[in-house]
Amino acid sequence: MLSKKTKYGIKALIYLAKQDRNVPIQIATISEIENISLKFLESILLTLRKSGLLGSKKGKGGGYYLLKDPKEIKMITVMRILEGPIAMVPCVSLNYYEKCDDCPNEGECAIHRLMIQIRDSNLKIYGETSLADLIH
Amino acid sequence: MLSKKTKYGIKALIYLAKQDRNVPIQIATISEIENISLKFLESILLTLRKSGLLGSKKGKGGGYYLLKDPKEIKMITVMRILEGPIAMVPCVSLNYYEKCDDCPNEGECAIHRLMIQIRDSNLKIYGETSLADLIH
DNA sequence: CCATTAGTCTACTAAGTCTATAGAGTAACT
DNA sequence: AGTTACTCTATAGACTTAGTAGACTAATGG
Repeated sequence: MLSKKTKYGIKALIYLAKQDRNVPIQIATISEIENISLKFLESILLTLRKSGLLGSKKGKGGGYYLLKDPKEIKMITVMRILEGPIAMVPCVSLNYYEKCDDCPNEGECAIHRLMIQIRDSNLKIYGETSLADLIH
Repeated sequence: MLSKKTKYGIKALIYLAKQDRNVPIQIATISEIENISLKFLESILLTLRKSGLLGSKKGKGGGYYLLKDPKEIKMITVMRILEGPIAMVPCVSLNYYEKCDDCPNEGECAIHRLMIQIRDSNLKIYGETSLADLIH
């Protein structure tokens, strides 16, 4: 299941992508329009800022804005930041690889092979889809 | 993430698929060989039996056995029983559809469209892979 | 028909994650 | 100086996951 964090994060990114990139948008605005708890959204946008997707400006006229062109922001990046590894099992994760403690031989593990297929197909979709693609 | 329940369940099914279908295998045997907590495996196999994948026999010489040929058991069936819906969002689930409470218009929801793609590609893989395929 | 074997079923608990909230702090603008 | 708006830490309630305990039931063999 997709977490609300990810869902809200993507909605916020889409909202920002529709705006003029030079004008910061306040958290409260996104919160109201997208129907997301203000405080929850705060922490999500902070995560996205720390990951380099968003920039922020404090004080009056402040808010969040995209740092890159929506075409340059791939969903694979967004998913990894918000949802974590794409792989369903740590032993097939490219970025967070971990050996399964219950699996003696990875090369012979049927689940391993199946989950590599799933990972690759999802990786392809998320890698080919940009934020800009989601808007149209 | 794939739950341990699903992982253990698939391992047990694979183990059973390798055996003679007419000879019941005891839970304890699978538990030891596959390194799975006995009581946990008990409940998993019970689920698989209630879903019609496994048959069981009580008493001496009893145990679990596959009801169908491994070629006939598709991973889509197994995943749905053990892991639940394939879809990452209820609003794109074929079997457990639910409207998102925060989404005013499904047709215009970008997340909806993206998640349909993910669902379909996973559906394809799970639907084309049988238990027999996992063994080889 | 009784002892043994092995699956069935209900209940419970510990740990972890998810969602959300509260509140104090900091930077920027007018 | 005052207001606006992001920053950061801490916390709490609900829910899920993984695993445990124990009593019960059905089948088999002697």
